[in-house]
Amino acid sequence: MPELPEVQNFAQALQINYVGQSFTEIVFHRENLRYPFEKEKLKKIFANGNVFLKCFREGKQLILETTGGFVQVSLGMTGSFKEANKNEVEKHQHVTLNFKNGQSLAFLDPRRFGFWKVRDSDEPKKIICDPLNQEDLEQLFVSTQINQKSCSVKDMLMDQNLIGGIGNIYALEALFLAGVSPLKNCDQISKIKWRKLSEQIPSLLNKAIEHGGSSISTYRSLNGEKGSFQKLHLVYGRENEKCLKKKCNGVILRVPQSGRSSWYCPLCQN
DNA sequence: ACATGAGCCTGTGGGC
DNA sequence: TGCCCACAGGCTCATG
Repeated sequence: MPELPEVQNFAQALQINYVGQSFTEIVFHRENLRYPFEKEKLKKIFANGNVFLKCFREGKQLILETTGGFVQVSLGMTGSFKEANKNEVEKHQHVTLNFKNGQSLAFLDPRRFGFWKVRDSDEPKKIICDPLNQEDLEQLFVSTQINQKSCSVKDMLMDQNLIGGIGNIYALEALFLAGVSPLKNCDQISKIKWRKLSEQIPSLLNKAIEHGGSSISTYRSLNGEKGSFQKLHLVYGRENEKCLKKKCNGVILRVPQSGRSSWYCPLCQN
């Protein structure tokens, strides 16, 4: 559920509210999330006196930089940050970061699909296309690596090795806006449609960021607010409802695709 | 080399 | 009202 807009919102919120502060300690409330915590390494990164230098997004990952090193936080499906309540540890609160100024930041993740991974600062970053950058997308989509690919356009959009940050919801919304069927193979898509996709993706994601992200059920921003973008979904989750494109009489279909659901209008997406 | 599918998890909601 | 089960989907690894 956290896709690029949700992760972006957390990165901004942490940057504004916590960067510049000194840590006192990191506290673990269990031994693992998706993987066991690298406790000793993490304790060094968030050791007493270390300073929170920076927080930014890389694809769907959050990168936390302190004077002690780098940590990659993956939110998985249900990961989130919020100001911790000093008097109690919440049910799904797995990590707490304490600060010298008395602030306290909790990491929650009910389904525990997320993970914290220590990253060496000199580790080369994977080169991925930024979906907020229209020129990046245009370049990617004209490459033979993409437009001669035999997989579906939806699977391609969600491939994190190619584009960093698009998941099921925004892939389907972008395909709807561009009038492209999610089932279509990459090698069957016209130049005009590629162009439309590269235009729609950044504008869609920026709009979602402005609205605080999508919320299927449990997404909350740092201050506990639900995002409102889910109200603006045009196809996602709208099985059997009318297509919202003007002059289109189609009805939204749901089909299984690569182990998850795809929604699309069979009339205006082709 | 690539593509596909299982598995990890729990909260939610529809159906009976 | 309450129980059951399908489903949600990011990411990695095993298999075809």
